[in-house]
Amino acid sequence: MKKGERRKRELLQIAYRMFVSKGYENTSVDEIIEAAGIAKGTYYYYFQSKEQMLEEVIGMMLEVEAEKAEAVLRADLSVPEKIVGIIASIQPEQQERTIDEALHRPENLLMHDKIRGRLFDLIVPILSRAAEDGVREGLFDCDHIPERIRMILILSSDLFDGHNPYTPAVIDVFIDATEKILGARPGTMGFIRALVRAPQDVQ
Amino acid sequence: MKKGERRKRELLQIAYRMFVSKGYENTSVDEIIEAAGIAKGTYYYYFQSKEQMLEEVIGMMLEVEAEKAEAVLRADLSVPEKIVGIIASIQPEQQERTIDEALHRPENLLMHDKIRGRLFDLIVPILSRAAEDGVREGLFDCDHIPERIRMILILSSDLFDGHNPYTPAVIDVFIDATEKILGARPGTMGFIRALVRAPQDVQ
DNA sequence: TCCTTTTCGACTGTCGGTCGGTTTTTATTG
DNA sequence: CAATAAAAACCGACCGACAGTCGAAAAGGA
Repeated sequence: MKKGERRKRELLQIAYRMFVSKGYENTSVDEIIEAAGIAKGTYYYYFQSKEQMLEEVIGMMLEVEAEKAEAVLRADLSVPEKIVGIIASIQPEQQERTIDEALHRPENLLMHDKIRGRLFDLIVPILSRAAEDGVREGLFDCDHIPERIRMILILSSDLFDGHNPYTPAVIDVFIDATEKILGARPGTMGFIRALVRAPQDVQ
Repeated sequence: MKKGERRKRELLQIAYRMFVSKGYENTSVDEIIEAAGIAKGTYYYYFQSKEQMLEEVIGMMLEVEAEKAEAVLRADLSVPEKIVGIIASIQPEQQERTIDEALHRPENLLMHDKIRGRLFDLIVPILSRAAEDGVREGLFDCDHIPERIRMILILSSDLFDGHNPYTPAVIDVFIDATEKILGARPGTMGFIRALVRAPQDVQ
């Protein structure tokens, strides 16, 4: 019962690295089992299919980020600081920049989409709790917070996902839209600029 | 020189029907050539790859919708009517409902994504021109219209794309967000409700 | 006739997934 | 502490489906 768990984790780790570096579609099961030094049968003893393995790899990735985001929520910070922190916590680390890059390659659409969906389900409740604090403090003024948070995330993931460059106008309009969606005073969400600019600068 | 063009169109038509009914990923080149009664080599005489064929099929689909949308723009209608008309014109026809259905199946992510991108590039300028009329009439009050229109389209395509059911709250918030993004008075965009409800009712 | 366009279909390589059987571990007894 | 039965882990040859290739053969026009 112990050995199986370890092996499975090992396989997930190997696959994770390969999916990130070469892309999900471009990584064959044969390559995974060769890297792991196991036979085809063993692979399918642990995973029902390649796609089901992808789900588990994604789950593993998101576990870490969820933990970080919740830690930020619990910390003693202002509402804007929390929002910045939560969003930053789900951004790929410096050394994991390749993940992000890989995800935007067309051959990884499926993986990208799955991660996106699960990341949203994970992060919407957390960000919503921060936003609710914002409403209590009078920073924001709106109802249906989770729905609004989700919309903001949809917009940002589409606008700032790297594969189409965004103009300053897009950033301005996005900040304006964010403030209005949440019922905040103009300028309140200006801190978004720092979040959105950062990845672009590296390039 | 004539025969080739005709054959190519015929193949695109056949593929279009099959992609729509069975999905792009689930339609094999072998099935297409069997339906067309041609050999493998002939297929690859006309198309460099299956994916390149998909591009052409999509192009064919969008030509029709672009024409309809521009006709609405030229028509003598009020700004809200034009917006409704343009959006309606890119919505799948009654008898083509299966397209929409097919597009949302996970196996058609690639096709869905490609259509989405190209549809946006096509429809954003057209809708923007309608919105500019709206600004001139005092109905809307904002700058950077194309960017704002694009954001609204991003939101609607994500929220109302069928695979996740939307609550009344989502519709309310979307309408509210739309009005605020365009700087319209509350209630101005209430007509969206009809557009968004319709597909759901049929089901 | 000669040249171009169009058509053919056998073939290739890769891939995800299956299957029957073998080895290793673990739990259970005498 | 063996002996053994049952369960867990592992193996790799094999399969069918698939996108794409290629050299050669018709068809058509000048």
